[in-house]
This record gives sequence, C-alpha cells and structure tokens, in this order.
Amino acid sequence: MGVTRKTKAVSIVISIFEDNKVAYSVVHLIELLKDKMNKTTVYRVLNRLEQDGVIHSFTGKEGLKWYAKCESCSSHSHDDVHPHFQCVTCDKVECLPMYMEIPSFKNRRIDSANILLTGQCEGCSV
Amino acid sequence: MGVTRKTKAVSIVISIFEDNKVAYSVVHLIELLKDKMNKTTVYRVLNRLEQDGVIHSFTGKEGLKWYAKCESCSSHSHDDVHPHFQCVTCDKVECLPMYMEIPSFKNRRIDSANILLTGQCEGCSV
DNA sequence: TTGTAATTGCAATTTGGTTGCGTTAATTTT
DNA sequence: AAAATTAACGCAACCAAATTGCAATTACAA
Repeated sequence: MGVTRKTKAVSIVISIFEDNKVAYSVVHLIELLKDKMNKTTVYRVLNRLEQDGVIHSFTGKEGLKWYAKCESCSSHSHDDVHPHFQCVTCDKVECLPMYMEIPSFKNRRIDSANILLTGQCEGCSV
Repeated sequence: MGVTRKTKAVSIVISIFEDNKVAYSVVHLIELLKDKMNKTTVYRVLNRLEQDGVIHSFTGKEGLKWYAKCESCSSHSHDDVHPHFQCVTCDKVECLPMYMEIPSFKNRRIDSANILLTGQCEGCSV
C-alpha cells in the first residue's frame, strides 16, 4: 500500500468501499463520516488511497468528485477506461463494467478518459 | 435566438466563440471579460446562449465548466456526443470532431454523455 | 522505548458558482 | 418618437466544495 500508514481513518474509509461497484461522492463521504473524522482528513485519505491505486476517482454531474473501488483498480494500471453512469433522478453513480474504445490521434497522446453517461436508472424509471 | 436580447454583453461573448472549435472555461472567460462585464453577467449570458443552442457546455478536468461553439450546435439537437480533449500541460480544450458510439442498456435510459480525454497536445509534446 | 516522519483536527482561506434586488437598457406598444 | 414593459445588468452578499498552515497526535521503525 505504498507509503500510506494503516491509521484508523484509512481503515474506516477502506471498509466503506469494500463492497465493489458503488461510487460515493466526496460530499457524501464527508457527511457519512462526520462523527468519525474531520472533512480535511476525508479529502486527504481519499487522495492517498487513489495514489496507491486502492480506489479511483472521476467527475460526476455538476463537477463533483466521486470515488469508487472496482476490480480493475490496482497500484499500477489506472488506464482502464470504464464509463460511469449517474442517474439524473436519484444521483446514484455506478461503474459500468465494460471497456470503451478510445480513439487515437496522430498529433496527440491520450492518457486517460473520463466518460460519464447520465440518464435514469432502473429504480427511478417507473 | 429565442428570448435572448441582443445586449452588448451578449454580442461580446458571442464574438469570442466566433472562431469555432476552441473551448473556454468559465473561469477564463470571467478573467478575459473582467473589464467589460460582471462575472454574474458572464454566467448568465453563457446560460442563456446554451439554452438557445448557440454554444454547448461540458465538464473539464477538476470539474470546471467549459463552453464551446461547434458545427453541431443548434437550438434543438444537443444530443450529439463528441468527445473533448484537454491537455494536461497547457490545459487547453478542444472539441474533437467525431462521433462516439454510446452503449445502450436494457435496464437504463441514457440521456447524454460527457466524454473527456486527457493527455498531451501537439504543441506540448515536445 | 524513543525518535521521527506521517497523519490528523481545526480554523482560516480560496475558489467556483448563485441569489436578491435596485438600476439600466432592449424591445414593444401607443 | 415617446412611453411602457420587462429582460438584463451590476453589485454585494452568500454558499458550498476544496485547500492550506500549523500545532498536536500517532504509526512504526530503530
């Protein structure tokens, strides 16, 4: 896990991401953890865990930052590009377990892709 | 142009987007126009121009809001999905004039897609 | 057990963006 | 062309997300 120490805060945050595929916004995590740690700590723990490849981040609707842990997360390769889906009604975000082809260009080097699909999830489409 | 009045502020903003394919962050536009109009006005003019289909918006790196005018912009159809490319070095953003296939799902309705590719542009890759 | 470097809490600050409201100025009506 | 109407503007205050500086704490290695 790199240089990251196994502190109480780190363990708590990791335990939240235990069950794969669900994503959490930083705002939500701060609210969720407000009795257990300071919001600054939440930001910093998330940063470190992302650097260590334990979780990955992406930008949701309205430019908010979200985090998730998924199978493809590892210390080295964060170059996998799976899209994320956010429901316009309930705001929930999921990692879509699929690969999307990223075009290549002669005059540009592409490092990563942030793909956010928005729409309505099954539960909200009734 | 819908209900949007042809005010001085509107003309100035439109003139910036005249030359297609370059995108501007709101932050940059506010700085660029700080002697000519209030930042609130910048936000409001951009909003109206987007509603009228003159320009379109998307989310860049760090969740910042960007605007651009491109061929496919029109009052009605904003459902075209072209990716945007942002250089990690100079932060410049371009509309990539291409279509990307959006996957469909049995249990979800997809309304729109925000696709941001990041990497290094030609000028910065030296 | 002790030293040290990473981590945390807290308050203050920065930044992107919004809101309320009185004034200004496009556009419509007469 | 002047008056009436109402969109649009400027400004100050506000809000939420995120960052920073620093002193106090804690993980962990020597």
